[in-house]
Amino acid sequence: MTAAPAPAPRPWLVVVNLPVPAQDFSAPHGWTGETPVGCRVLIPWRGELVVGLVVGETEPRGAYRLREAVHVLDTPICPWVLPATVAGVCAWASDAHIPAGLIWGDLLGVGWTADSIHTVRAVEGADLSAFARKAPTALWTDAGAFHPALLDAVREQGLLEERFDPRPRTKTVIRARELAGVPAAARAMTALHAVIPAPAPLTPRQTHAHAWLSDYGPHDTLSGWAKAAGVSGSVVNGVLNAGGAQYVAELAPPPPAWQWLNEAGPQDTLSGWASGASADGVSLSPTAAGTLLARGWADTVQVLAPPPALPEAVPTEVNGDLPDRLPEAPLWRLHGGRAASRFRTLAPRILRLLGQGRGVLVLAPDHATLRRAWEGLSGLAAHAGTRAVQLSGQLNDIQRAHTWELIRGGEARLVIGSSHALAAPLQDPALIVVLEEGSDAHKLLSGSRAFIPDIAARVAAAHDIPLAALGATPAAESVPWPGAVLPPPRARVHIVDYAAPPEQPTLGPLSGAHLGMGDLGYPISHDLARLLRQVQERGRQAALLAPRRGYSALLRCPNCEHTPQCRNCDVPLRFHQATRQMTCHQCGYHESMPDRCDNCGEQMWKARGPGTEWIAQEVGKLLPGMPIYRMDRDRQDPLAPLYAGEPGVMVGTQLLLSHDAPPNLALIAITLADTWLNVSDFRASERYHRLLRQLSEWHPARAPLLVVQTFQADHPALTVLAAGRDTLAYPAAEERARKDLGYPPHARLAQVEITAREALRAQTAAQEVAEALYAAGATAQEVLGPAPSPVARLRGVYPYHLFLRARNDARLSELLKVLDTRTWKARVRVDVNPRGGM
DNA sequence: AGCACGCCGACT
DNA sequence: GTCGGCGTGCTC
Repeated sequence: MTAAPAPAPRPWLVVVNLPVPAQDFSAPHGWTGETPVGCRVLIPWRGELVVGLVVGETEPRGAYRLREAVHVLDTPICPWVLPATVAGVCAWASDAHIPAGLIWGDLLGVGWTADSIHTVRAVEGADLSAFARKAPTALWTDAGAFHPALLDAVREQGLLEERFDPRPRTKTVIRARELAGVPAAARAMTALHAVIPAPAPLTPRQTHAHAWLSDYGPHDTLSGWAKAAGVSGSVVNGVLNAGGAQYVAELAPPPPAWQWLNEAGPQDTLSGWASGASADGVSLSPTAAGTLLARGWADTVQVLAPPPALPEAVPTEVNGDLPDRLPEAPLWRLHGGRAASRFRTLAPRILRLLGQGRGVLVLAPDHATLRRAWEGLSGLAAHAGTRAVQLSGQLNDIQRAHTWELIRGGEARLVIGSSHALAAPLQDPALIVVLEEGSDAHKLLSGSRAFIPDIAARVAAAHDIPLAALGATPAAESVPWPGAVLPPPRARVHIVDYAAPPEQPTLGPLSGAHLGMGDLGYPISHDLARLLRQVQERGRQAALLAPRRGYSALLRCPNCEHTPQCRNCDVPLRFHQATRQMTCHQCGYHESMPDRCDNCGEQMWKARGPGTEWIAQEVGKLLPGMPIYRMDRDRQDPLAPLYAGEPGVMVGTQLLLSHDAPPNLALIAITLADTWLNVSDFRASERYHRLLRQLSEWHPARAPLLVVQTFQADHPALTVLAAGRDTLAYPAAEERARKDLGYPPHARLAQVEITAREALRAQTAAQEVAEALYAAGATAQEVLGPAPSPVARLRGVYPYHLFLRARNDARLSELLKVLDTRTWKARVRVDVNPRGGM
């Protein structure tokens, strides 16, 4: 009878926090179980131990001798990331041809360092002294005592035994010592005591001093005694010499600072002790506290650190009978209304799922949306007997790690967060909600360039749970999903049409167009100026949205039309009046404002394209005495007076929307809407419409008048709002238009970016990539370009762009595979589902 | 990402 | 001669 040959153990696929694909490792020595997908492991990496995440297993490869994983940090019963989440994220990474480590580095903000006590010893009978003078012996020793490269060499020989024990989370505090424990030296003091009777006769003054000491003593110094007794120093000296007083060693009473510490309890720092004591009237400097510590009045001890403070849930009233009218489908949506009404509509569904003991994940694109979601939803958890946690970059490492453990342990089942929350190990998840699914802020700008809703959809599918989109207005991509729609908030819109001829009869057929915006008032139209004056007269508040920060989009020579350009990028430099600087908003390059035109020597400049500085200046001229608050990347004025209800005008960029609307807001104006439309991007009008909807729901109760100054007054993204059409009117039309144009959701796009320091090299490589794609069967419909990027030179490099347009994810993945077939002579990067700039 | 390696032009 | 810029390859 022959035993079936044991199948060769399958190597594990492990990702590290580096932009490289998953690597193969064999299981740790003696590992018997299944591959622990979703668990963290310690692996040898370039001579050191690093943390990796097990994402799967692979085929054994013959020739290559794999390194063994050293230690598994989590148990498969309680993994760091749920295996289904691992599967969903890896499926996205594989289709997008993004190295797995890149996306995991973006999604896991916590857990990449192992906090263990690492001890090592030589395996029994091994003599490691040949490796190095200082090598592990048969005794367990802290691994820090040896060079990592030495340990790695010994480990590779299989001669090292290692132990990893969890390190208790402690902190050091300063604690008052028990009086009995204070060293005698610290308490030793000598005091002058009267000797009674005096052994020798004393002079009258000496007798007086002696009597004083016996009545009011003891005293610690001679001079102090003399002063207190009202005699000169020589008198008390005489008493001492005559034997009428003597120094006696005794225990000093504990100093007041010790008493304070004993009563107030342990302190984190010396200065904390000093300031705490001083606040209670016990004078103590940090140096003096240090001296007391050194003398032994206090000692430092390790105590278990308390859990870090986490954001507190906002209590919510719950109407238990509220019906759940939301769809039951793998993908569904809820749009319209205001943020608060959307969350109220969603509440019954969340309560039901939490009530079943399951988990819900809510993903927000930005801080402002996260804050509103926290206010609207976090209170639900308490009604379902669980806890809500926030998980975003705003938390520090300790808070994030603690939050992760609360989720992993099943204590928190409602998670509201950013991209850092997507892989959170919610036990038994039931629903993923993506807020404002069309927001560009879901796009990670670095690393993987992932669009979070795309990965969220993959993760939801892997868990076989629904994905819901929730926002002011749907993205064209989610229009076809089954959904619920709330009526949009009332929008009062006044459009200033810069393209229309003036209402008054004009002199000739050309003059209307010619006069145009000059006649209507620019950059603040006469209509807007009149409304702003009303706001000031009535003591109300207004917000003006300018298209850019700084003073102007560019400076132009009135004589030769020359415009100062960035040295690194092919864009005009923005003018900032406050600093008199010319700044590139692409790369940050800046120089001082030139005195004269480089080209013709002209000394005057003409500013074009108003920014926040310019608009703020115009408002200042228009409304003398009205407070103006600026809000952009360059300057954020404190808004407290506005929130207290005082009159004022906010002037800012889109950054305005990340703050709450002030209470008396009566007017919102977009000074030039066309900036949102004059972008060569098929999503520009959707973005513009979303901005308008977000502005009209910005104030939680009121409907401030929305003034839009534009050359495209009849753009449907705007007119549907003015006409009071329903939430879906514009997005549905946009979705139909996308179908005709072959854009998402009716196609999947990827941008291939090819960059090199020399334009020619980038261009040649781009051409080669395109040819390789055609050779692999791509059609002219599927490959667009290559073309130089819209900004032909960026930060000194020349990007070339190639667009891939495929009918679905599978075909896109097929096309992207071609990029891996060989290496290119320039840097090639893929951006799946690109946003902004096409 | 980092980091080592190797190639080529600019200098003591 | 070698110093240092920069492109290329590698991490199991």
